[in-house]
Amino acid sequence: MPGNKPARMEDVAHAAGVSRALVSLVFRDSPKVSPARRERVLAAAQQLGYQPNAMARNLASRTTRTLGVLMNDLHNPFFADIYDGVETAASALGYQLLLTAGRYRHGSENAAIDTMLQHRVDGMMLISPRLSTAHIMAVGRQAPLVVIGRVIDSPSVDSIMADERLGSLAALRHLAELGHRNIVHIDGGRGAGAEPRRAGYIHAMNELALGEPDLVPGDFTEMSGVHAAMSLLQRPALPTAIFASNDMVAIGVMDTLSDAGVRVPEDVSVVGYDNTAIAHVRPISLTTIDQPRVEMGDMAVHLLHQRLKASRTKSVTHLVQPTLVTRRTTAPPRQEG
Amino acid sequence: MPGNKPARMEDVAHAAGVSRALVSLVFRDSPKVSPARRERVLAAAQQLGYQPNAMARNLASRTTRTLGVLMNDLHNPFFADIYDGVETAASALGYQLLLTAGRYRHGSENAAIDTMLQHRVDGMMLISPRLSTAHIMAVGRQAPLVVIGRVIDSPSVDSIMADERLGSLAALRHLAELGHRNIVHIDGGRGAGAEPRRAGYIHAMNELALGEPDLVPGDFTEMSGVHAAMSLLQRPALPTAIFASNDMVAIGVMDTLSDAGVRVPEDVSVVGYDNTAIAHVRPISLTTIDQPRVEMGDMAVHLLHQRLKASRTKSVTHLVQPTLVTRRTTAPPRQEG
DNA sequence: TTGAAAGCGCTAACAA
DNA sequence: TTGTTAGCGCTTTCAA
Repeated sequence: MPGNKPARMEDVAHAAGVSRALVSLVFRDSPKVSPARRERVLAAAQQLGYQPNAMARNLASRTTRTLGVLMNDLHNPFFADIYDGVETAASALGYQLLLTAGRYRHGSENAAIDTMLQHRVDGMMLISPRLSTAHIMAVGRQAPLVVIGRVIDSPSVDSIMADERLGSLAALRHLAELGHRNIVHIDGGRGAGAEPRRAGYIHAMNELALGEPDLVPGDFTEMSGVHAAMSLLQRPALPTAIFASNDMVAIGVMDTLSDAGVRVPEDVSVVGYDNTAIAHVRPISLTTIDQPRVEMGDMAVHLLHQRLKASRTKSVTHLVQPTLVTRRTTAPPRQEG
Repeated sequence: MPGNKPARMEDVAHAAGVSRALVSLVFRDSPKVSPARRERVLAAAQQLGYQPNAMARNLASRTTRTLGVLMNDLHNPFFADIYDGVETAASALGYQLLLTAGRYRHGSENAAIDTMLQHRVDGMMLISPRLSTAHIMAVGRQAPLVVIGRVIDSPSVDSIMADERLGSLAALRHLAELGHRNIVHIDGGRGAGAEPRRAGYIHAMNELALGEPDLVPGDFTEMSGVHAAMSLLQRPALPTAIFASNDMVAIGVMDTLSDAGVRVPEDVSVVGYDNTAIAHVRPISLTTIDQPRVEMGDMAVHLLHQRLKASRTKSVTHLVQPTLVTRRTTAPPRQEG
C-alpha cells in the first residue's frame, strides 16, 4: 500500500541492530565494513524495502555525480542512438543520468535546462538545441556543457559535430566512381547541417572535376523532395544522379520519380543522408551517409568527464567522421555518351 | 566559469535587501507578497543566476510533485507519442517529470525504477515494461503505478491497453467489406499484444462468417514477414488478403511478394498494425491500425492523479480504442469466383 | 510582511 | 569499526 512512508536509514539501522553511520557506510560501498555486518544491513534494508533518499544524499554530499541530457525530440531515432552512447559511457564512468525532453520549443528547452540546473547536475549535454548561441553560452557559464550537432564557440562549451563536408564528399566520390558526372544536390535549406552538406557538395564537385554545381532548393522534408523531383522532371534531361540533403528528401524524390516512370537506380541514382531507420528497409534500401551516433554520445560524456576530473578549461570541438552506406539506389549511369 | 558555487536563497535575500523567508515565499508563488517586493526579489535572483536547489526544496517540503516515466525503448516512436501525451497532461496538472530509459534489459529497468524511487517520485508510469508481473506488483507497493501496454491485475497497479481485439476486428471488417473472404493472419508470436490480435482475428473470422482462420507463424519482425510470405508463395493459391501482426511484418511480406511479381494491392491486399512512422511514407503507404498513443499517455497521468488526489484505491484497467487507417495497400480482390 | 527556530534524511569529519 | 556532531539549502511553523 503506497501511503506508508518510505523507510529511513535510521529504520534500517534499528532493524539491523547497528548504528546509522554504519548503514551509511554500507550504502556508500565503504570497504571498512565487515562482510557480516554488511550482510545484516543489506538484509534489513531489503526487508524494509529501503531506498536511500537521493535528495538527502545529494544535499549532504554536495555532489550528484549526475549528468543531464536534453533530448530535443524523442521521436527522432537519431537522438536515441546518441543516447545509447551516452548511457553506456556514463554508466562506465559512474555517472547517473537525468534525461529531459524539449519538444523543440524554446520554452520547453529552457524549462528542461532549468530542471537540470535545479537538480545540480555536474554537467549537461544538449542534443541539437534550438536555443540561440548567446543563450547557450549563458548556460555554459552555469555548468560544463557539451552541445551535439552544433558548434558553439565559447570557452566553456564543447561541441560535437559530424563532418558534413566529408559526408558530402564521400557521397560524391561514390557517384563519381560509378561514372556519374551530372549530379544534382537537393538543398536542406536552413535545417541543421544543411549548410555544410551543401558546401561539401560544391567543394566536391570542383575537387572531383564534375563540372558546375547544380542545386535545387529544399528543406529536409519529404515534400520538398517531391517538389524538387517535379522540378527536375520539367527539365529537358534528368541528371544521372541526385544527392539529397537527407533521407526523407530522397524518399520524396524517389517516390515522385517512380510515379513518373523513372526507375531508381536504372535511370537515376539517388543518395540520401543520415542513414535513418527507414533507409535500410528493403523496399527503400537507400544508399546514404551514416553518422557515428553512438560514438557522438560516448564522446559527449568523455568531454564532460575531462572538464570535471581533469579540470580542462579550454573548449574542444570534436568532428566525427561519417561513412558511406551503399545500398540499392545507386548504380552506374545508363548510357555514357 | 562553472566552478563558482551556485547562489543560495540567502544570497538572493541579501542582494534584494529582504529576508530569506520572503524569497522563499516568492519562489513558491505565494500570493502574500507585494508586487514591488516580488519584482525586487526576482530581479536579484535573475542577476545572480539563482536556481532554487531542488534537492533542498524537496527534502524540506517532503514532496516532489514529480512523476516518473520509464521509457523502455527510446528508439520506438510509439513510446515517444505516449510521452507527448504524458508531458502535456503532467504540465497541465503541475507535475514535473522524471524520465528514465530502460533499454529493454531487466537490469536497466530495475535500475531505472530504483532511481525514480530514490528520488521519491509521487507515482510512476511504466511503458511496456519487461519485468515479471510479480516484480511489477512489488513496485506497485512502493508507489502508485500505471503500466502502459500490459494489464497487471493488482489493486495498487492501474493498466492502460489498446483494445487489440477491436483493432483486429476493424481490420477484418474493412477487408470483408472490400469483398475478401480468404484472409491470412501472420502471427506475432510472443510479442506484446500479439495474443489478443490473434484472438481478435480468429473471433472476427467467425463473427464475419469468413470461414476457417488461417494462421502463419511469425514474431513481429520484418524477417518473419519475409518468411511468412515465402511460405504463402509455396501454396497452390495465395490468399486474397493478408493481415499482418504489425507494420514491420507487413513490410517484409510486401517486399517478398513484390520480388515474386505479386502486386499489392492488385493481387493481394495487406493490412499492418500500429501505424508506425514508416506506414505513411508514400512508397509504403500501408493500411494499418492506429492506436491513440497520445491519449494513452494522457490517461496514464490522470490515473496517477486520481490515486494521488482523490486517493482512489481500487485499480482501473483502461482499454483504449484503436482505429483503422486506410491507405494504398488494400483494394477489392481481383476476380471473384 | 518578517524573523527565529526546528527539521527534512543524509554525509563527512572526528574521536572513541 | 562505531558513535557523535555538524551541517547541506530549503520549508514550515509560530510569533512578532
